[in-house]
Amino acid sequence: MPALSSPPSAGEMTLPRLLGALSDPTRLGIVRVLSDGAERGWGELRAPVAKSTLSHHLKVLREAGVTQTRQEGTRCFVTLRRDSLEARFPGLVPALLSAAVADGVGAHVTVGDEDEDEVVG
Amino acid sequence: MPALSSPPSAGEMTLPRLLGALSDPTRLGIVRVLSDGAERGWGELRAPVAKSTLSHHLKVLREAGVTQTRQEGTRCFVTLRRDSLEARFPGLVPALLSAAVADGVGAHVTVGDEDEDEVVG
DNA sequence: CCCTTTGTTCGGTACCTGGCGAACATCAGA
DNA sequence: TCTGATGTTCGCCAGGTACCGAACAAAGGG
Repeated sequence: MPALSSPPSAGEMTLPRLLGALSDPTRLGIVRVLSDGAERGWGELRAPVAKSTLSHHLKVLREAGVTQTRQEGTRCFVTLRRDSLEARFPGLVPALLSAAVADGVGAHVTVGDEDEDEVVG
Repeated sequence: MPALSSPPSAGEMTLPRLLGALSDPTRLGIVRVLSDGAERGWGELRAPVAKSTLSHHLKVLREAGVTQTRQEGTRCFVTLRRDSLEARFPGLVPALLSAAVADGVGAHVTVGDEDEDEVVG
């Protein structure tokens, strides 16, 4: 795939941008999935949107400084940039995550095995 | 002026809505101004936008459950709904406010005396 | 009863956002 | 080298947002 056009760039981490990035339920869900600090494969993410849309969401998160993407061959692996976030906005992301979990926001985003289709039922 | 069309309605307080409301620098500035808990007069708010735009921002904040507006005669007074926010999203708003202050976001919104025009530096 | 004040609403504009499918670029494998 | 897998990018569309000035509604003051 084409090279990632937008490197994370720490200087671009502004509060309005972060909040804008996290004001979408699907993106909040992605952050929830990544919140345990583990690296997740792109194809492992399960969200009820088209591939292009998911790519878009991941780009927004990346450009807001929320996530970091590593490329390995033809695959991508995503991680939450917890340290940078905590350094720049202390306590914000944890509070955000507990609120999201408590409210059930973003629960439609999950992780699944690579070649596994949408779970029905 | 017309009656407030949209009462605060506690059930409408969702996380994405809150984040969307606070993803705008001007609205973050309004929240900063109100963050000391004091009630502020509408006309006391100083923001570099038109009256109609300021009204719009206050409406967004009100509908997101962030603020409360009281009408007294022909004037309005605005307060931050700190308790409801803290109850529903513990620690979130304080973290948000410290981050905003640290980053200087929303500093263009201030309070001034009633009949005082734009302060020109 | 008019007229001012105060904030809301309306109409309009320009831009941004989320959604999709299709096309593309890149890497790995046959 | 051709083929498949993997994400990204490209239109495109529908809807939302920020912004303004102007028109409006409501309450008070002359």
